[in-house]
Amino acid sequence: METLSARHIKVLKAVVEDYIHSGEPVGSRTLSRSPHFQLSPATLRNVMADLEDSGFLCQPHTSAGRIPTDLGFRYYVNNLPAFAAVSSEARRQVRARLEVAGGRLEEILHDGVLTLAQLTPYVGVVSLPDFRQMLVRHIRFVKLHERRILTVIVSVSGAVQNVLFESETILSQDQLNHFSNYLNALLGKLTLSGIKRKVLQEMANDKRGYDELFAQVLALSRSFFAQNPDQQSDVMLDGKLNLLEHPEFADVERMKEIFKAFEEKGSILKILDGALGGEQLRVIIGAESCCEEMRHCSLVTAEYGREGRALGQVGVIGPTRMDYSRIIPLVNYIADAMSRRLQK
Amino acid sequence: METLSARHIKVLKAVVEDYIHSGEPVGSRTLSRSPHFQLSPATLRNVMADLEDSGFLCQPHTSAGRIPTDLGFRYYVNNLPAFAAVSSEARRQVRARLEVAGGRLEEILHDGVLTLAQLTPYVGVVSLPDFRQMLVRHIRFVKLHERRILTVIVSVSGAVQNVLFESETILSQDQLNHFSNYLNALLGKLTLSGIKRKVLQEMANDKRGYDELFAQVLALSRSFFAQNPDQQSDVMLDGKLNLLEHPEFADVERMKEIFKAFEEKGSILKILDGALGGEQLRVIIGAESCCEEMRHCSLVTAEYGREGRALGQVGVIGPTRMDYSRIIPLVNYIADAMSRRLQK
DNA sequence: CGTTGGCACTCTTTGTTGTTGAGTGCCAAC
DNA sequence: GTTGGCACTCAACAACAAAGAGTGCCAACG
Repeated sequence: METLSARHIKVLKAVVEDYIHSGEPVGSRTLSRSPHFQLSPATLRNVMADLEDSGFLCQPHTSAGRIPTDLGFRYYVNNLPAFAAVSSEARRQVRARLEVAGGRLEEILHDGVLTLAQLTPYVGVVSLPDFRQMLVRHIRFVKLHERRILTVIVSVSGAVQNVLFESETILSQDQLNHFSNYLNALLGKLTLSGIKRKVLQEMANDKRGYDELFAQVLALSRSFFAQNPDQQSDVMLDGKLNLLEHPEFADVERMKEIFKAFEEKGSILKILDGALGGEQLRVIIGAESCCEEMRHCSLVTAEYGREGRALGQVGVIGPTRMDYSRIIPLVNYIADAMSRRLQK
Repeated sequence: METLSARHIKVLKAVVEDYIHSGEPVGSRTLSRSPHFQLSPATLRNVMADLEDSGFLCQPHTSAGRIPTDLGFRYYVNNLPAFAAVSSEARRQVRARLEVAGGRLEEILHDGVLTLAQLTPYVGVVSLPDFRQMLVRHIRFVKLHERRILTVIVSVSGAVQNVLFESETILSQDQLNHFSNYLNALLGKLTLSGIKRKVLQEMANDKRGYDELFAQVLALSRSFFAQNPDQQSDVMLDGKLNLLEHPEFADVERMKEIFKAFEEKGSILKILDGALGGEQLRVIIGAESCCEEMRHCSLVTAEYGREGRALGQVGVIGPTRMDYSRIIPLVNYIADAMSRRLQK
């Protein structure tokens, strides 16, 4: 990628912005009519041809205008940030939905994607934290029937998880309360996997007297972990229908493709959490996601978290022709609001 | 609707079945080639014209074959049940996924729709029971922080519900255990709404001594019910993508329409639970659902439940051109399997 | 009277063929 | 370096023709 002259950059920017707003390939004539250019179409054609050679623009076919390539959008996003301020309407909605008191983690995340889906014509998306990596605040066992036990796990960030399992022996609710208390005292700030390790370790160290209790705690945790494989980790989507309004998804085949990615979720999760702990805000354009089904989509995501600890990513999925200048600040704003609410 | 001759019925049946399998309008010529008819196209044309007059068939346009109307499908479903046995492959899958031990209600329902989505080219759907109407087996309060309390409610059928709320006063975990025990003893077989009534009533009757406790239980339940409006009741869908494979949804507009209904869920829930407690199995064809967006879809649903008590409906949504003879027994079979699993 | 073949008619589908218009690349001139 | 001119390309659209499937109606047949 050779270095671009100021004029090249100005033209690239104009093409990208025009295309973002019109959705149509933009030609030299349209561009020259813009008050920003005092140049003839012919001159602009030369510049655009250069930009095409460098890989920033392309033509859907000869005799159509140019549209930006992924690379063109990338250059635009990296270098030409004329970010729009978050609109007052958006602020109002965020205030109404996200700047309220507490709630379970899941509710907060849901409010986040919902807000994004309503404020943008794209899909709101959020990755749920991997439960096994979350710090546990509370564990409680509830006896349901005979050996059937319900475990309620609450993370420090307010995620609640219920797991049903069968214990090896029959225990009374009192015994279970006992275990709960024992574990909660032990807890400190541990992840689920940490707890498992700790229980095993305590048992090895400190055999005297507690044998019975330990054996049972161990048996409990064993059946618990056995019946609760790593599943978890998930994404939440909202506003899938928004995408249908965009001309680029009028084609049924393309639509099917992207909806398939939505249904499976796995690939989206991989994209989202792939770079968790990296930069605060990320823009992934088209093929950059390395996900075949998502090659016509862009993602704008930001980390949300609690006490400096990243929990997941929240953002939007839309066509590569996305209104980045508006969306990037908005996603940032909402991620912030979510993190603040999680703090409470 | 005049009465139909045996021949009329035979022709109607043939048209419906051919259309179900081909998806194309069926003409007199195609029909006469079938070994079941020794009649010439002309004769069949006469019969088909009669059926059109009676409203069982219609033509997309002149010079196309006939396709069944909603009424035609209705007659077919009501009177011509050559139900296919549930395939061994289907039985195998149901066994693998649904004839296992226990699980939370939500997991069971999820397994149900998943199985339907995999065994049919349609959308699996299930309505979650209205939590407020469910019999409660267990209530547990967990103190999270200061006045923040997590309530875990388990219904007899294994549904688990978590609600986070702020109590009016600060309570210790011991006090909360106390309340939990008190409520659980009170429980018997009550619904959530029943519990509320009962708490109020007990308080009125039996003031002596318990005043303090009652006041707090009442305050608790008041904040609980205040912060937990009737929301609940929901539907779960799986296999939406299956629909995209059907030619009738190749049109983007039509697709948008039906996906909109899926996203909102409310209308689907209304259709599903509208007739809860009616017949065991229901077939709703096209416009019969009285839901504008669903007029090109049919539903086949069956009740699932526990101990004779209907909890909700499970079934599939597909185009009106649905393979009823295979789907009806399958939905029945799966509803049964779910109910059996719930019993355990 | 039910059944059948014949026939004219309708209407979708498909393919062909211009025509239009937007946009390009290149070149010579300013 | 910039510009106007010009020939060229190509998608989109419309008009038209031909093919094919299917119909309704009618007269004739057993």
